[in-house]
Order: sequence, then structure tokens, then C-alpha cells
Amino acid sequence: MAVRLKDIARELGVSLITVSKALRGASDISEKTRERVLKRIAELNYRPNMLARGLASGKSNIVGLVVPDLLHPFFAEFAKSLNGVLRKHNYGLILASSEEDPVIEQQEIRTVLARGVDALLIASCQTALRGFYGVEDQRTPFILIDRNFPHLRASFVGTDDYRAGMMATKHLLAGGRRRIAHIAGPELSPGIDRLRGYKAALVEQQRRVPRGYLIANSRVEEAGEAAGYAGMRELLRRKPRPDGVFCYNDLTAIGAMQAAVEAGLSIPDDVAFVGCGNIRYSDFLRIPLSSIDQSTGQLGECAGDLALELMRDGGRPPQHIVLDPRLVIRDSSVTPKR
Amino acid sequence: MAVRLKDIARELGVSLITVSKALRGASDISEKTRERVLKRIAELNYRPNMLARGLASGKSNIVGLVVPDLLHPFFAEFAKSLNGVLRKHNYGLILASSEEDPVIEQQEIRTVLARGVDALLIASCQTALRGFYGVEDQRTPFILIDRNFPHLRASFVGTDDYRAGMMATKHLLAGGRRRIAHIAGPELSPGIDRLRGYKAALVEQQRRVPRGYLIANSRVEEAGEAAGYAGMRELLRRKPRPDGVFCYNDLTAIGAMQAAVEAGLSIPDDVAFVGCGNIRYSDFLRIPLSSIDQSTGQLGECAGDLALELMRDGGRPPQHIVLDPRLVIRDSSVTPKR
DNA sequence: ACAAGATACGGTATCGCTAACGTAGTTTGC
DNA sequence: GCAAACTACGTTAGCGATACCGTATCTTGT
Repeated sequence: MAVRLKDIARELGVSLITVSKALRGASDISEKTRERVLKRIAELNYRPNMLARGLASGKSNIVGLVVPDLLHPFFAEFAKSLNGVLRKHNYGLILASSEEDPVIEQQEIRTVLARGVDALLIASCQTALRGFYGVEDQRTPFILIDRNFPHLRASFVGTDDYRAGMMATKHLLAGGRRRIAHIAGPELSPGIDRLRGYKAALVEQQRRVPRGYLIANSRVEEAGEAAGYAGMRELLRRKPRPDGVFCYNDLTAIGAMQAAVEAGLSIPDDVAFVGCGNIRYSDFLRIPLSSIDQSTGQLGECAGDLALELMRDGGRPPQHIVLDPRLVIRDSSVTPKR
Repeated sequence: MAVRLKDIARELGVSLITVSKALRGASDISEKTRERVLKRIAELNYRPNMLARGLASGKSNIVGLVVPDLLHPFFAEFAKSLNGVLRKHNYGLILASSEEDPVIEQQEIRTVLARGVDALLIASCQTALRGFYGVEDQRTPFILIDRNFPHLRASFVGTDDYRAGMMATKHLLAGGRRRIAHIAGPELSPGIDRLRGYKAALVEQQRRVPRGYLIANSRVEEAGEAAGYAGMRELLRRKPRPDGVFCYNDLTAIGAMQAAVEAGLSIPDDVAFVGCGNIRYSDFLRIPLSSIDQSTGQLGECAGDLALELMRDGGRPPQHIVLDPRLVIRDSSVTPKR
């Protein structure tokens, strides 16, 4: 097998302990011995067995991430930047996907915890808080990402979705739209809060939230385009039809725009669209999509930093990090200047 | 801390070994005892400590995946479907990203191996084979994905990129294009093979590979759009300018099309495009993009299955799994019927 | 000159689990 | 009726590292 501390120790005529200490930069070791050991360690390309170290020290140097769908650009980007932060601090990342299924999610959480992760990040798809029994009573610090549970005393890193919904809707109002619809997301905090923001923006401008202009999206996020397409088809049957649509996310918006174009409408003249998430491709779509940017990369970094903090000091009280969304205006909501 | 085997054993008045055996379904245990143990295990919501199990058994039940960029839809989808296969067999996934940097890649490979993964999947960004010293001489089985090293005796799962390049180019030829350019990818097997396929298709039709129609892409893949944009700008300066472009991948194609549109050209009438990878958004672009589909999800499954095989039987010789690409025709290469 | 502290190193006992035998007690074959 | 085989369970030794404490040697202050 691989080289072990014991081998190096014997070779160098010192004890295993001394090698271990040199490796970890302990203070009670002479400069000379340390160098001698480190030199040999480098030559042999030795790497400590992290399983053994984890078992002995109680620290695995691994963080667990449970997301509903890796393919979704939001989670992919989040995972990427989280990973970047962790790598710099010598933490590994163990990844699990729940496929938007609360049952799978619970299993995954259990197995990830059994692997002894030092912290757990979860974008949960539990609609009931109960799913979190078993995470709470672990010692392992955990952080909710993107999707919050207001009544759970836990750390959270995510977007101010209420403001996101409000900004999007206000933007449509400012563009002179009067009949603004919303294709909503699943009943988790982002969907709920964006919807609240949408409603609040309308109310603030003394408008009633129009009946029938609100499409509840029962499907999972994964089928974003299909849900958006179906939602828009429904909206197109309304009389009068909406002249602006705020969509739960960009995938939904893409599907919705597709339906509008197929119905012979012109975007944004007949109907304007705003999405959320500002995915990389928004700029290159048939009609470039206005969207709410969530600074996804930054969210990943924040979550990583917070995880590192919590691992250093487990007693720290839960923290909430909520980033402000930013509106990115493109052709789908504003007639391009000519 | 958590419940341990020892606790359950004491509680039930049996030995720790008996509990361990019941848990793992060993044969030398009575049906009665097994049930009694399993019942208690379920009640206590016990999960074995995987670090300890890994250390003792030499099997961690974890697979490592090293990719150049998680954000790239290809790798995101690959990781997703791989994860699906692994989950069904109770394997975890530890993820590392090299950010297209050979040095980081080597570090990540080392740390992942140090974590005792049972198998390692790598989409390598090493241009020199040397980067693979240290992986080879490990006992851990490993599989190259997407990017192959022809001279390395290793398992590989990926696309037939030569055929991909050939199919794309032939499709352009069949559409009556006569001046076909190629914006190439990095000098790794997919880029090299797609280029070879492109050349072979031209030669087969008795055409010379036109000088100046081949754009070498020195940048990393991540900057796909920018590279495509820059590449196309260069192609637009050629006289005569190309009437068809095969782009290394879809992101490159998106950037290239952007440049063409900005130059006032009409797609596909003035110039046709074919990409590769068939990303989810190809259908919704300004001009829907013809592309070579790589069955990415299936690749992930194949890689997962192969990894499981290799872990079961380490002595098995390296296997090559090469899936056939499939052409998906959209507006960017064919004038839509009216 | 000698107790007290600092310095550098090592021994022992885990961490939670599994592998590989051991060993009672029961069944079986002829 | 007794060795051989089978059944069900237990004992012992690790896996490769760390934590915690012990100890020999060297400084130091007064």
C-alpha cells in the first residue's frame, strides 16, 4: 500500500509521533528534525491517510453539500465557487443530489453525516420542517443555502428573494406595464418570497393583484422550461392578457417566452418578461432576457467562509447572510433603442 | 456523540461483532438475532461511522471525480448522472475541480486519493502525459472521462470525437457549404480529434483544408464564448469569408454566432454554424444551434457502471467505452422551411 | 549549585470498525 | 457412539492516524 507514518519514522530513526508532529507543524519539535522529516515526506510523496486522521482526530476536513439538482446553473455555480474556497483551506467537498425529492434528501443527509463531514450545506426541498429532525440534533454545524426555513434556528446564506420579486415587478411597472402576471415557483422560501415581493410591488402602486394572473407551479424546478411554457399558455387564455410577466426563474422565463413567440406575440412590445437567476445564457437567447442577478458565485464564497467559521468555532450562533439582488435589463423587458 | 456498535451490543447483551455482522448481512448469524439487532438499529437511527469502516476494511465507498469546470454543462450533467448511479449502490461522490489548471489538478488528485476513494474519475487538463505519474502507480482504479490519453493504458469513457467532427463537417458540406472553417478547442483529445474529423471530412470530399480557416484556440474552455467571438472575428477578415463554421463546442458557437450577427451577417444564409455538446439551451438561442449531441447523461451512467465493475474486480483490464455522437439539426445550419 | 522551567522527543491508549480466527454447542454420518 | 462438520457467536489484532501525558536533556535564575 501507500507509505505510512510508521515507515517514515523507522527509516529516519525517530518515532512515529515525531513524524506526525513535524507533518502538522507542532511546536515541540526542533527545526532540524522537522526539516529532515519534511524533506523525506516530500521525497516519498507521502500523504496522510485522511480516513485514519479523521477517525483519530474527529475532523474529516470534508464538507458536505446537498443540492436538489446539480444541472441547474445556480447550484453548479454555487458548488463551483464553494469548492474554490474550500480548496484553499484544504477542505474536500462531498456532493449529494436529492433530485428534488424530500425522501432522497433525507437519506443523503444521513449518509453524508455518517461520512463524518465537518459541516453540511443544504439547499433543501423539504416542504415540511419535520424533514429536519435528525439534522438539528447532530453536532455537525449546518447551513441552509438558497432555501430558508424561517422557523428553524439555523444559519442561512441566500438571496433576498422578497426584494428580487419586488425589483422585477417594479421594473415592469416602471416600463408602463399594467397587467403583470407571475409564474410562481415551488412552495419553498425562494418561490414564496418572490411571490410576496411581486404582490407587495403591486400593492405599493395601489394595484390589486390581478385574479388569474398568478400561476402556481406545482412541478419541480427541474422541468423549468416546461412549467414556464405551460404557465404562459394558460396566461395567454386570459382576457385581457398580461402585458408583463415575472417568472420564478430564468428557465421558466425561457419556456414562457417560447410560448409567447409561438402565439405570435412580440417581445417586449406585446408582453415583457423578467426572469430570475441571470444564467450565463440569458444574453444569447432569442430575445435576451432581463433577469435578477443573485451573485451566485459570491453566495458560494460566503457559504464557504461561513462554513469555515462554524467549523473553527462550533459554538457560534446561527448567522444569516442575505445578498441583495441586482436587476439586469435586457431586451425582453425594454424595447431596444434604435 | 453518535450511537456506536458497542452501545447497541451492550444494550442487547451480544457482542459488538454480532451487531456488525447483522448490519452487514453476514451469513453466520441466526435469523432471530439478526432481526433483533436490526430492529434496534432502526429504532436508534444508527449509521455506521464510515471513516472507521473505511479504515478497517480498506474500502471507503466513495468515488472521486475531478473535473476541469463544474459550471460547464457537460460536466454538471455528467456529475449528476454519475451521482445517480452511485447513489443506488451506496457510494458517495467526492468532487474536485481543477479549474483547467494542470497543477491544481495534480494536487486535487493527490488529496482525493489520500481520502481513500475506491475509484477515481478524471477529465484531465494535462497536456503532457507526465502529469499522470502518481496516479498510475496507485492501486486505486481510475477512469479517464471525456479526455483521453491514447498512450496511457487506462479505462476511458467518452465520445467518439473524431466522428463528431466528421459528422458536423459533413453536415455542412451536405448543406452546400463550400468554405468551411473550424474554431478549434484546446489541445486535448476532444479538441484534437474533432479537428481530425473536420479535416478528414474535407479530404474525403476531395477538398483541401483551406488555409486560414482554422482557428487555434489557445484559451481554456471556460472562456468559451469569448474564444468563439474572437475566433469568428478573425474568420470574418478572411477573403472570401467562410460560409460554414464548425465550432469546438456550443459555447464557442454561441460566441461565434454573436460575432457574425454583429457583423450584419444572416445565419444560416450567409454563414452556417454547428456546435458540439448540445447543451440544454441550444434550442432557445437567438438562432437555435445545430449541435452534436454527446449523450452526456448516458456517459455519466456508463462511467458509473464501469467504476462499480472496477471496484468489484480490480484486476480487470482497462476498458474503453466510446459512445457515438448524434447530429441535432436546428436553424443555425439549415434555412428553416417556410 | 540546584530547583524550576523549557525543549524535544516518545509511549500508550484510543477512534469505531472489520478480518480472521477461535470456540462452544449441536447436528450428522456410518 | 464418536469424530467430523456445521451453526452461531465471541476474542484478538489490527487499520493509520491523533491526544494526552510522561520523561530525558538542557537552560536558567538566584
